[in-house]
Amino acid sequence: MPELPEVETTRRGIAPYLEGKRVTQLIVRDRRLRWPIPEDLAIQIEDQVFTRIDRRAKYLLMHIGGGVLIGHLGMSGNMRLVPIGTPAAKHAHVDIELDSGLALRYTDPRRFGALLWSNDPMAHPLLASLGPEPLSEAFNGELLYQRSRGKRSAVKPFIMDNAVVVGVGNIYASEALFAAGIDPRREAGRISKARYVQLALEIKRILAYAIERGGTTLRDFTGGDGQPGYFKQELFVYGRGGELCKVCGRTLSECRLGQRSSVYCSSCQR
DNA sequence: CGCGACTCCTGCCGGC
DNA sequence: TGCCGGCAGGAGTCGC
Repeated sequence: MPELPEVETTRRGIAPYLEGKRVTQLIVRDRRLRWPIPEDLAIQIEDQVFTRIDRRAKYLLMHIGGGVLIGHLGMSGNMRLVPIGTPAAKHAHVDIELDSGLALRYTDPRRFGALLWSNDPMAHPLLASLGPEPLSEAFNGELLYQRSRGKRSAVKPFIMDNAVVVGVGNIYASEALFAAGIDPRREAGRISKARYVQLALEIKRILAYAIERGGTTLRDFTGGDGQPGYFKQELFVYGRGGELCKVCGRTLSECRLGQRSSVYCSSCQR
């Protein structure tokens, strides 16, 4: 479910309902996420006020009290606001009840996500060595070109490496490579600067468009306001192995790169 | 040290 | 209809 546009859509959806609100109670039904939810989290956030909701890569940074609640949605997580007292469905692991009468509910069937606490999130090991944000000026074709020199791995896992650029997951990596006409299997270190300039532009364009549309709806993703976004029908290659290329009409190929399924058009992408 | 493989977990889908 | 294997939007960690 969550790639960067989904996380940003979540941030925009929840921020207005958190900022300025006081936490009345933390309810943890299951602590077992990717890492256990810290035992002292209630002490850190109860009776404190959320001041600002930021995002770094796919991490939500919820400033409150003397630090930051770090949230990650993993593969299957979501955060929604519900009225306090709404019965907890299966996998609704955490409620953060607010003095507004609403609660921020964290639901995550696969429990690959995380809720952590830090006094200094940028120094946190999970955040300290992340690459630039894809929509920032720091990310561009020159950076991809420089960072790729000498790399033997395929270009698709290269652009999905969070140390290179954050927030490019399997869907948008696949779509950006199609848009740039680059075969995802091509060796990262042997791609020209000109092609990386185009690839960076396509990554920015596609991510910005997906954010504008409110994230991809693959199964049941909706933002904080419950509006579904960017539909599967708009994707050119992701999830379309064996179907016909929307541009040239040939059958789309599929392979695995870095243990992730990768669909591409062997005619449009070289 | 770079890179690929493995791992965590539940749900869902297709095939038999 | 039911069971089983495989795969799924992430990403840290391990081992070669």
